[in-house]
Amino acid sequence: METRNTEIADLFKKTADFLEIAGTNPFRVRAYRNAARTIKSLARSITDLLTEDPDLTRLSGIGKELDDKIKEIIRTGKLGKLEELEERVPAGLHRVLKVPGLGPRKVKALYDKLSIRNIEDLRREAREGRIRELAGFGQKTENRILRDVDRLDSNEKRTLWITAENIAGSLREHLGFDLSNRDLIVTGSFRRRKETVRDLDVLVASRDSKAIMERFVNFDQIDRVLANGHTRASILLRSGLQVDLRVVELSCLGAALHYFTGSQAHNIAIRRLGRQKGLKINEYGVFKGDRRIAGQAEEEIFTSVGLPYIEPELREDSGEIQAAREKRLPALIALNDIRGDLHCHTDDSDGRNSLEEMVRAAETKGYEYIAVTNHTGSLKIARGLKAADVRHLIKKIDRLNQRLSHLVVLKSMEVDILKDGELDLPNDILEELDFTVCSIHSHFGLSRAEQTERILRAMDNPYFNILGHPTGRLLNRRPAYRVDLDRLITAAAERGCFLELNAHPERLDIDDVHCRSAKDKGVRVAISTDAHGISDLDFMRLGVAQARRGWLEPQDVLNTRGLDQLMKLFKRS
DNA sequence: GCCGTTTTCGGCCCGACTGTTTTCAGTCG
Repeated sequence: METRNTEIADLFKKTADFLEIAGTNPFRVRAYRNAARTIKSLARSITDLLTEDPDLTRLSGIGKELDDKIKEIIRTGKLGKLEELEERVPAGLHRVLKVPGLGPRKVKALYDKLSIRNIEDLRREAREGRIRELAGFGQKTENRILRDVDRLDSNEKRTLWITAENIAGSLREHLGFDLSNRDLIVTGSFRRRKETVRDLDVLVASRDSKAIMERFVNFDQIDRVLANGHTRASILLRSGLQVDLRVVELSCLGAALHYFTGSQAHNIAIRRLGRQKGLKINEYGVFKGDRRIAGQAEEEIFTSVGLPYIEPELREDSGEIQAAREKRLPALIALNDIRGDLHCHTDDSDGRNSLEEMVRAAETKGYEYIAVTNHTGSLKIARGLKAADVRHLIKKIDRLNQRLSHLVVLKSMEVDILKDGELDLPNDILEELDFTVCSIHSHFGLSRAEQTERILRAMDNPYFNILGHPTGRLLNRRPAYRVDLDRLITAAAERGCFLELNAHPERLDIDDVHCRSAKDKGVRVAISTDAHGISDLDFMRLGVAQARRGWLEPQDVLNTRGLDQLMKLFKRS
């Protein structure tokens, strides 16, 4: 499914960029971008939706024209409109648009006046001093182009959420706020809990913006200052992360919090609702004419447009506003709904802590159960266990369980799915386990069809319970292997299997879109840490955050269940 | 190009900051 939806979204995004350079009406450009976002965040494949109802104008932001264009892409794999644009606008300008400070108007001017058609042209003209001669350009712009033109790729780098959290902690310390002080809030995609962030949006409520700004631009991790105004400043850190600071008065904090949390699309949708009610909404508050009627608390923004409060994780304009209006917002899962961890390693395979240490850590968390899921034999690099070792470990866990009073250690394994879809342990051993997590650790290069068949075959084994880290991606390091996840979710629903949401900060696998997809098809998700040491058990909060982005409620999640119910769910038949 | 409890045409979120300008366009979020 991903390919089709992503393909359509990418073509629309690209069309928007080219239309922008061509100088089209900006609202038309926005229509393409909105449609791209809508399609990308769909929980189901477009082709699926089409078989149910050929009219796609029921999707928000898709009208008659774009409905036709989607069908054109599905039919031909191409978009005529884009090809037509590419004849008028050089393809290389797409990349020139990525240079910070160069928007569509400036790019068009560079093309019209200096015939700049790509990054190489841009670099040459800047070096030769011709850009500063243009009307509307100057020395500073030229210098900036020369500085930034060679690091476009690092601009596109995104920072892991957990890394951003660390940086935010250092910044908070530097600015002199203690962690419990509610007056420094990290907003933006960080607050929406996106798995990676491009920048950090920091909001401070204070009267004394000058002192804070001054300290901010002297942060020790800084590479350079990008902007520095009265209430707003931006810095680039050496790590490549951009940090934007905004200082507002306490009386505006709620409105500013809503505004800076975004997403931009969500804000636009909320402000449009405001306009329909004759209100103006900005970062300072909600206004009726000149009179400010709300803005101190974030809830007031929603109340003013007649909606209940919407959690930050849902604010992507992907159906949350309609759900709010119809009073069917999900009651999102929270960390304290979690009753155990279903994927942990010990030093019996590649973990850093012993079984006893992991169990004690789980007890400290107040868990009712923890599953020990070591690797199986074919994964030699992780010192995977052979059948005899597994039997030995099972006995060890049985003995341990007799001593424990508040917590049960579940006997499990992270079973390798072999190339042919066989599981890496014989069924007579699998039968002795409480359940299994089955994962792919090899042959990532199979074709989409082969990889899908491989996993489907594994799922046919009656002892297959949870599909571990279903796409195998490592954020910023390794793309997902090619697989038809939509089909796997359907298959899991049919067979009574489950999907893991691996909470490791580099995995967060499955993503938010597929959480929604699983929920829609009635497949429950196990939020698991894949801990290789006691400190990793804390990754659970990241998994829960991702689940919230995926609209999951406690009942959609496997490990919110008590032990008895959990064991019943693991019995396939 | 989308959209409609005021609309099928005429709107479309809103403001800060920079650089290039002498009052503002372009970019960004």
